[in-house]
Amino acid sequence: MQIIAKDFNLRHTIESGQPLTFFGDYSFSNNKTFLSYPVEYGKINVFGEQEGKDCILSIEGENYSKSELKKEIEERFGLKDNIKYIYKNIATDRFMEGAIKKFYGMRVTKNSIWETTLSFIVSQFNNIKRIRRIMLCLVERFGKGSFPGPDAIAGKEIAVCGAGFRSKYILEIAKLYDKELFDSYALLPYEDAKRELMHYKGIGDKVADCILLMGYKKLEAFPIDTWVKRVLTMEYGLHTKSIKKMHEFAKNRWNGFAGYAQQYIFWHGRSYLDKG
DNA sequence: ACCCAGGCGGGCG
DNA sequence: CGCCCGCATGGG
Repeated sequence: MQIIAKDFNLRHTIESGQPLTFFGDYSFSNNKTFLSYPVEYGKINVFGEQEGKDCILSIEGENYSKSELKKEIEERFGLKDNIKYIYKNIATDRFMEGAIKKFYGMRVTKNSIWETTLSFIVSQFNNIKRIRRIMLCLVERFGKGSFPGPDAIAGKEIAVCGAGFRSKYILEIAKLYDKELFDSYALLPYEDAKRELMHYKGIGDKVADCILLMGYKKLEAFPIDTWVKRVLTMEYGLHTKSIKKMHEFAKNRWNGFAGYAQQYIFWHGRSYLDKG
């Protein structure tokens, strides 16, 4: 099946440190991108051919009807997000304009709530390469090629995947995870959903915001990590160590699209403050 | 050898 | 509330 996705860049989207980068297989060459990611039953393969601002997607997925597959892709990659409207609302300074120009078409993805929860518990105090290695191990060892559900992980000997101190958080959330309950958080306002998530060990302020942004697709969520802190200080002149003040700043400046702003701050800031 | 990583929990003042 | 520390392990 084919979809022509306007103002969408598959490569930027999957390279930008979002869950698909953690557990999907991908490769790039020139303007072509390939991605294969595990779903509950089997895999979905996506071929993307970039033509300027647009991307021609060819998609394969066993056990999916054509309409189901289309819906999965549109939701997973945020193709229904009104990206031009979002850009218009957040591109109010040079830094953000530059970030959008450089990574035009990068979307905030929406992965399953469980995938996102597990991914970002693994992400804490960690680096992207190792996050990926750990996630791939969990998928291979416990998911048999598909993404492992909570039951496939709970009570298992997961130390082999090298998650270190995060293993105890993984095992606990796998044991406690109640799909209906977590699904119901989607109905709560952002602040309330965040408070609920933070009751679980291993989910703090930043991980909760990541889950809310990339699992629940609550676009007002603003995950604050080391890179975001650096950019807020160096580019936005916000000299504070208070996470609370940073959230207030983001809310006032980007309002309901702080999550999109954050994804561009994170990825652009990381690539140019770091060196690459 | 050394420092850092898309932080968090727990303890303290 | 703010601050400080330890944390498992691998990448650079």
